[in-house]
Amino acid sequence: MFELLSKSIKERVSITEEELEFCKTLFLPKKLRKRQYLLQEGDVCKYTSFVEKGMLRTYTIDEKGNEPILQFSSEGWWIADIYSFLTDEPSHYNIEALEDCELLQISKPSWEILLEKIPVFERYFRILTQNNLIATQRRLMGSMSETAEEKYLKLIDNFPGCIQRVPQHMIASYLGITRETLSRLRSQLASKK
Amino acid sequence: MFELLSKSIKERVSITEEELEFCKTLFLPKKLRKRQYLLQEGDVCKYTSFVEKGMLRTYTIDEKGNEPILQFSSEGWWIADIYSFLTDEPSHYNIEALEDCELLQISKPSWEILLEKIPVFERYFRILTQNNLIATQRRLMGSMSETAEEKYLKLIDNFPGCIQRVPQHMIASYLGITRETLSRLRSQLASKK
DNA sequence: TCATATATGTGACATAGATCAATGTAATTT
DNA sequence: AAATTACATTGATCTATGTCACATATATGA
Repeated sequence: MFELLSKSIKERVSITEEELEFCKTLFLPKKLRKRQYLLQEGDVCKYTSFVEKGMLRTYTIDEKGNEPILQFSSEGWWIADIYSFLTDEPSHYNIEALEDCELLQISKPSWEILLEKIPVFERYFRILTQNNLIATQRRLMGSMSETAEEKYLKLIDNFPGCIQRVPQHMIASYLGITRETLSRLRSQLASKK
Repeated sequence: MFELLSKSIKERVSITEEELEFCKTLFLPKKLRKRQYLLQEGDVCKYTSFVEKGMLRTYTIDEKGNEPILQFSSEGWWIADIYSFLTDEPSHYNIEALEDCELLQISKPSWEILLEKIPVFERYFRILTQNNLIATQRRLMGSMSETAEEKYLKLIDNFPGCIQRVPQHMIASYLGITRETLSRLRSQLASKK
């Protein structure tokens, strides 16, 4: 149940077995069926969750009806609206299970206890957040200067698994293009080579 | 000399005066003239820097000759290519002073000492990185779904100072649009109201 | 103070990608 | 197995923004 989480922690910081055991007591397991929501726009994000199994998407809906996707999260990744989680403000994001999921959730009070009692978790979350920031910065720069085709090819490179597990129109929403454009793009690529 | 940095730290974490004094010993002051580079593509980012005075931009140059800007950094902000800083890989970014600047730099070895001797700095950098991530995520979502006009108006809202201090074509590069589009946009807005 | 570089504005035209609409195809649900 | 819903493809057209070219400010440094 905690295999992936333990691995994620041990890969990044040194921690004793007792600390790890204490840490585990702060999490609640949570199962979601496909299409269930972990968070809906307007609600406060009460938990940050670690994905042990399954795949989710974080997205918004804007006035024009676009649904840009901020992120896909599969096994081994954390998921939350950190702004809402940290500030207790209502979230602008939706988080939806794309497959049946098994999560480990930690509430904000428990998270604060964790940081206080085992300060090495400050380091763990600092490292995770840094890596997330680096990836998000890259995506932002790409989103400003790359063509639809370049973005798609890069995604295939970076997350080959994603293409298999996620419906095509969501890939399009992640890339910031329409499903029609992605469909045409793919048939071009297929005929080219 | 350390006014802003001390303020930035004290606002986010609790720290003793001795700790703060020790911290100060790890920084090197650095002055840059307008147009000087703090980092050039291909070099390893050896320092992370705190801006006491002035304004800088972080940008890349892609094959098509675009120069998308990742970020403007003025007083009170940190600046570095964190990927290069953390991995010692050559950077893909350029960091250029847009005004005469006064910085406080910390090298990676000193930064590691800082984190080790005063663990509360893990927390400080975790918080900074989280806030940066939240802002970058918002910009990414906007970049995928907003029009040029929406992006520009939002920027005015979020960084009114920026518009005054930064040439217009760089604002355009930050928004991911051409200088011509921004120029037309502005004259429309001006005539509208 | 001139001379050169840097920055902005505007017109004519091109284009990547969006939009709208229709059709086909696979998955789920009953 | 039929019915419903979700997903993908393809064509015709539209549009926001890019590109290119040139004119005009405005800085800046000798």
